[in-house]
Amino acid sequence: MELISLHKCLCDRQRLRIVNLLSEGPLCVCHLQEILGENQAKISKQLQYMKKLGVVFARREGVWMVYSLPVPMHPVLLANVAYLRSNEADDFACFAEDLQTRSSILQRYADNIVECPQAVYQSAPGC
Amino acid sequence: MELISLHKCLCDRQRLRIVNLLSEGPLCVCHLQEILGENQAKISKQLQYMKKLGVVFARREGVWMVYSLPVPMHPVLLANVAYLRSNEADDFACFAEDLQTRSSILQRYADNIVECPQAVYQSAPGC
DNA sequence: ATAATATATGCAAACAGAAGGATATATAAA
DNA sequence: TTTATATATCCTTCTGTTTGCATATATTAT
Repeated sequence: MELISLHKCLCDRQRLRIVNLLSEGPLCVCHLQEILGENQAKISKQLQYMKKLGVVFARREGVWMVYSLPVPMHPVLLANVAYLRSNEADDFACFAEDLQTRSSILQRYADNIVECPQAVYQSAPGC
Repeated sequence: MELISLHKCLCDRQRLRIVNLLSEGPLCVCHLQEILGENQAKISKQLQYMKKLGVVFARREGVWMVYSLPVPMHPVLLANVAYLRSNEADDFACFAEDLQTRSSILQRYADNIVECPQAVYQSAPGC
C-alpha cells in the first residue's frame, strides 16, 4: 500500500469509517452495510475503490466477500486509528459508535454461528 | 484542522512534499517554488487550497507570504512526517532530497540575510 | 507616479470521484 | 434448473480538483 493511496482512501468520511471498522478485524459487505446504514451498491463501490488503491483486500468465503486490511498495518494507518480512538478527534463519536455497533452485530452472529463467514465471527468479542 | 482535510491535503504528492518541507519550519512561496521546481501560479494555488482546508496558515512579511503549519502539529501529520523520514516509505528519496534542498537554500539566505523574510532564515540550519 | 518583485486570481478545458437506479454475476440450496 | 442471497458493475449526472495561460494585486524602492 502506498502512502498517497492511503490518504486518498482516508479523505472520505465513509471510507475512513470503513477503515476504522476493519482495523478491528475483517468484515463482509453486509455487515458494513448494516453498520454504516448505507445501501449495498454504495458500499460495494467504495470497497472496489479501496481495493484498487490497495488499502483493503478481499477474499471470497462462500457467498460472502470478506474484506480486511493488509497485515501488518501501515504505520500511518495505525496513527489514524489511534487518533480516532483518542477523544482529540473533532468528530470522534461516530467512529466509537461504529465500533460499538460492530461488536453487537458480531456478538449476535457469534451466538448464532450459521449465518456468518467464519473469518468474521471469529473476530467477534468473546470468540 | 480536521482529519479529513488533512487527508485531502496529503493525497497529492506535491502537497505532501510541501507539508514535509513546512514540517521543518516556515517557508515563503518563492522557496517552495524553487525547491519543487514548479511555476509560481501552481504553487500558489496549492497553497490557497491547503489554506482553505486549514492545513497551512499564512502571514505576510513585507513582500513575502510566509506559510507554516499550525502548532502544535496534528498527531496524524506527525506520523506522516515520521514515516517519510523512515526509509519504509516507498518513494522516500524525493522527500529527503527536498529537505536537503531546503537546507542549502536557507543556508544561502542565512549567509546573505537581506533577501529573505526573518521567519524563514531564522529556521535555517546554523541560525 | 512608476517600476520591480512577490504573490494571488480568473477563466476554460480536462479529469477524477460520488451518487442513484437498474441490472448483472456468483454461490448455495432446493 | 430454479430460486434466493450476497455482491459487483453499468450508465448518467453532478460536483470538486488540476492545469495552463493570462492578468490582477500588493509591497517596496526609485
